[in-house]
Amino acid sequence: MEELNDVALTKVASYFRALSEPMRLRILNCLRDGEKSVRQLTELSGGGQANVSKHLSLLLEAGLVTREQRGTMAIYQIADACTYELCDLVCGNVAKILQRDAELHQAIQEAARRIG
Amino acid sequence: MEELNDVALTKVASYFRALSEPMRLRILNCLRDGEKSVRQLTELSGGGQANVSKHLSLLLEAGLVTREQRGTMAIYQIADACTYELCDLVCGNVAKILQRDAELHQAIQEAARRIG
DNA sequence: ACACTATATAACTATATAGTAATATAATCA
DNA sequence: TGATTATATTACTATATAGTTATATAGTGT
Repeated sequence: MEELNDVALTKVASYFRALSEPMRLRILNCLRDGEKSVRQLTELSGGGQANVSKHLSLLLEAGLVTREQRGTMAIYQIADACTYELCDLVCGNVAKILQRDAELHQAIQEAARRIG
Repeated sequence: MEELNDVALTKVASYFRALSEPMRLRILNCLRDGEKSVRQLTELSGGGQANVSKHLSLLLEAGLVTREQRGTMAIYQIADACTYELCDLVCGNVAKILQRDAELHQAIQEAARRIG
């Protein structure tokens, strides 16, 4: 993020965008313990086959997963374990944000109690 | 990302979505060296005032920046330096992906050369 | 060739949102 | 009060995309 030409910026934004859908995060999470077929991912994620397939295409395009054809099956796996590092970091940040919100909420309620 | 109820998943996805627009990344990058007013951010980012203001609202809502009213001005700053850690991690991943693509591209060209 | 299975794609609807122009809100100062 | 400045918001257009249904593609085994 030091030299910020538009192309690099767009790439980074696309990477984040790939991670910005609950269903895709669910799919990625299903891949934590190893490669899976589309069928397996469809069952595990609880989504429709076409939808899961589309999300996988997007993840593949973004470079987050790899694809291997094995017979009639398409086997997907995480391209880089580092992706989970990222997700976990964000989980930490989200936890912080939720805590900040909770504290704010509490402070507001406290203030309201003193006034009312 | 261990226990994945829908609410947490949606929060994490929202966090990533906040980082998924080039203009917002540009704004965040402008805040690297300290707090800035909307006007400053508008000038630095090269965007329109209304658009920058909307992006800042979204970043504020997502908990990525904080806002402080100072006279007529609104001063924004990064909520958590950890955000840049995230961006830098992604930059690293994007670099890897671009390299993989480049290698693939090269391999394809090499193969094409042998055939043709 | 035919049936079967697995995956991808096309067509569609509904929704979200980026950008813009115009306007509203609010603080400051003459 | 009125003018000025700074920011937020509204209304709008254009675009992207999530999800669904139906269909196409492709490999496997009979």
